[in-house]
Amino acid sequence: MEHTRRNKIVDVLKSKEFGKEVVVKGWVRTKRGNKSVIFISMNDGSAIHNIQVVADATGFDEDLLKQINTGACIAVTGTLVESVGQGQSVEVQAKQIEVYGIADPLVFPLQKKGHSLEFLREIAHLRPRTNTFGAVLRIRHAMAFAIHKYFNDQGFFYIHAPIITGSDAEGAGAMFRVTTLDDKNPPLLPDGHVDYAQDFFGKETKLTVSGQLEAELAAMALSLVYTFGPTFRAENSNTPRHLAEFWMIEPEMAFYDIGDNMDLAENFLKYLIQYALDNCIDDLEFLNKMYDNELINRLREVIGDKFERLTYTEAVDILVASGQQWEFPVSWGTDLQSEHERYLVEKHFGKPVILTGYPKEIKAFYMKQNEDGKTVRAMDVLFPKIGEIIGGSQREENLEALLRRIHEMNIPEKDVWWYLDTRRFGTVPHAGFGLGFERLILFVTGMSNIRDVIPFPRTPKNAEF
RNA sequence: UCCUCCUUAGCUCAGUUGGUUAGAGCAUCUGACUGUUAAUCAGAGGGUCGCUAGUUCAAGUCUAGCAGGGGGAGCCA
Repeated sequence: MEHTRRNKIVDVLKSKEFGKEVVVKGWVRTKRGNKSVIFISMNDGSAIHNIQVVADATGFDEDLLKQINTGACIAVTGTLVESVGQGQSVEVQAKQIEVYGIADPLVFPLQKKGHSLEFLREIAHLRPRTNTFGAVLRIRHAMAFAIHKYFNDQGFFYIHAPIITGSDAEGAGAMFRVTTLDDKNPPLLPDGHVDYAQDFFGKETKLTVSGQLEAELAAMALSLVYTFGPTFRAENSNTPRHLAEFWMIEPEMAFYDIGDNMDLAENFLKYLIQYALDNCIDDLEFLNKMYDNELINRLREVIGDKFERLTYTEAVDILVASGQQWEFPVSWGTDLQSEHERYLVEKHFGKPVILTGYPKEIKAFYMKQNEDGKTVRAMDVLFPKIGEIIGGSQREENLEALLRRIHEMNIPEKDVWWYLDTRRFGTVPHAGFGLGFERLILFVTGMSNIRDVIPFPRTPKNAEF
């Protein structure tokens, strides 16, 4: 019973009850001192800050003190006292120390000195014990919680879209196959292709690339819904902004048009950033100091400004008139490149931008066509440093128009019969968008590589841990 | 996938026009020190220079291939 009692370090650091007995448990960050007095900094993940434990060296067994190295897990029972030293206001005067687990300093890879983020990726199983990943993981948690809170408060319902899908029509990228067939000797059809009728599901199945289509089905009953789950892309993308496995938030709203959709996206993002500032300021200040001196300023600026809204056509005009030399030339009908998006967000407007009215040729089949016959009601939210953080659209609710696009893009009708049914029975104008969770975390933490904002990144050639 | 750069001690990095026994800081170990703040001071140990082949009297250094990683680009969230 004694062993289960514990005071969280985050609470002890705030406490003013000097003289009271406390029990702190956690992992040793540093130990320093001399023959007579030992200082141990320990952290239990409850906060970025460590608690300092002071131990009278003569009062403890020498072998016990030798086991207290960086990385060891210990429990300390002691008295909360006002600190004599400069670096902290409270500390624990140790009466009893128990070592739960040693960390042999000859082989334990983490040191009290800083490590490169690249090195830490190779020891992703231990990197949560660093200040940086502790901060990132706490912020990641806070953002996941805030997402659910926001939508719950707004009357949205959380829908669990399937991870395994038989639908191949989402068009969002290459997919991973899911199969239980014998990889050395799969059943074959007479034409030499694999006979998926004999597979687990009786058909070919993949990991989902998006929960959007399923979210649309739910929105046609519950009006306001969202998904929040893992999605998978088998693209050979090697960039600091892409993962093969990432989490996506996809709200879908019946009775919303593209304007309502933009309003929601802007309000939602600002809420999340404000939530981080209100609830994670210690972690943000650490990241601001160590990685990105502009981080907190940038978060405040994004909240303070109204996002700039303009059409693709207006954006192309601005880019053409800018006189900039582009690596990829700009003209109406081509997709905007990173350099163009960066120019609009970081140079021309100096704040987040929402672009709408893209040419239909460069967007997905389900997007609502405008009356001009050339553009669709798509919207991309572009953020400084990140680029596209949200992609969304008003959906095509008209059955004939949707069928026309499906045929133009050679999507087999039989693959999406269930989706088309929603346009046959009680169709309604509706809209939605997708927010890449890790891109949000990149923006909020100021980290620059997406592999450092997810516990175990999945990228081409890397599925360790 | 394309372009480009990188790979030297446990970590972070130096290493000159190719030339004896490959260096530093931190970490580790030993010792000193009665309040430290990534403690400090003194000493010690620690390296198949990513792998393979080649050029050369001589390769950490030059060349090629391969592997891993970073940055940029494309695909997108």
